[in-house]
Amino acid sequence: MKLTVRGEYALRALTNLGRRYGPHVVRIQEIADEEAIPKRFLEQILNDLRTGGFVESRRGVAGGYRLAKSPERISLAAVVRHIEGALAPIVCVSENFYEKCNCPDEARCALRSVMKEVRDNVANQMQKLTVADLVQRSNQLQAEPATSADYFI
Amino acid sequence: MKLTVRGEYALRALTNLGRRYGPHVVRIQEIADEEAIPKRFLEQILNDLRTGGFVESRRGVAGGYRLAKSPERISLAAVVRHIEGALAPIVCVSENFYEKCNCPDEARCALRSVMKEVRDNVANQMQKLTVADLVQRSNQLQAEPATSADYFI
DNA sequence: TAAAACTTGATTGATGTAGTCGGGTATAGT
DNA sequence: ACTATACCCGACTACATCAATCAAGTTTTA
Repeated sequence: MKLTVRGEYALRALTNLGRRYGPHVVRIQEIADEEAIPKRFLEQILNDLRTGGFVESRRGVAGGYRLAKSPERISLAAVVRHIEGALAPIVCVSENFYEKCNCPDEARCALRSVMKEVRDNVANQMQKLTVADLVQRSNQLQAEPATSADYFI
Repeated sequence: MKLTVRGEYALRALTNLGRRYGPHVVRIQEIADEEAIPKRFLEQILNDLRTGGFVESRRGVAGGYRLAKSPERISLAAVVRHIEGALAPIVCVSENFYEKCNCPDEARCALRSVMKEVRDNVANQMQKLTVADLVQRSNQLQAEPATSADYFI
């Protein structure tokens, strides 16, 4: 599993929305500023998250985004799958994005067999992790004393 | 961690050499035929594995490649790191290929903190797996009837 | 000495990534 | 109704990586 910048932004945006989870919506510009993400790029990503059912939007002057379900019901596995595709290190061991690989005999491919275990390991871990965990972790890290000179508001 | 075709070929070639581990050397063409890998591409990859210390070569007419150390001393983690780079899903949590990411405060980035755990999980698993495991698994799969792998739970 | 086989560097076509750009459409407030 | 604001949508671009391929070496054995 490789996380591109796109997926990283998606998870950071969801964490941001998770911290403010509630009935109100948040403007793209606001998220973009706080997370240091290019606004037009973030638009694209949030729109993608909307079609995936992770967030919902409201248009017009008082528009913005909010989570479509509670943070603990959004697993990192689901988000990454939607944004990036397969969790598996090779597509031929992917449950959701399987493609045939070019080894002579797939059923007897030792590498495939071993990589399937790595895939299961990662998938299990990512399935258990949710946006709620990211929010909680974020709060913990905020509460801790700042290390050295990197203070910010 | 994402495995490219290059990395897949590297591991398959090492498994092939692991199955015949001994003092003698194996021709590139032979490995290429058995593993269905383009010869010129495999040359490149084996050369790369040589500079990484995983295989050694003998030039000339009776030349070829063999493992530079015993199969159980070659971990998949080391091979993938050499061929593909970072095992980590994001470079900012990589032990060996660290690069700064663009989140506002890295020390307090919740995503980074969580992804570090995913990285450690994958790294530990890959560190324990060796070419010897691939060889053993390969032998097991060869011994089993072909259908058994397909109906595995 | 010739042929086999490894060695090295350059090149290429395809694909993916990280954005940017230019417009569209819905909606709250006046 | 008008308009400013903010989401919506598709096309486009510059750049990097990937999977090879090609050309031209060097080394070694028969």
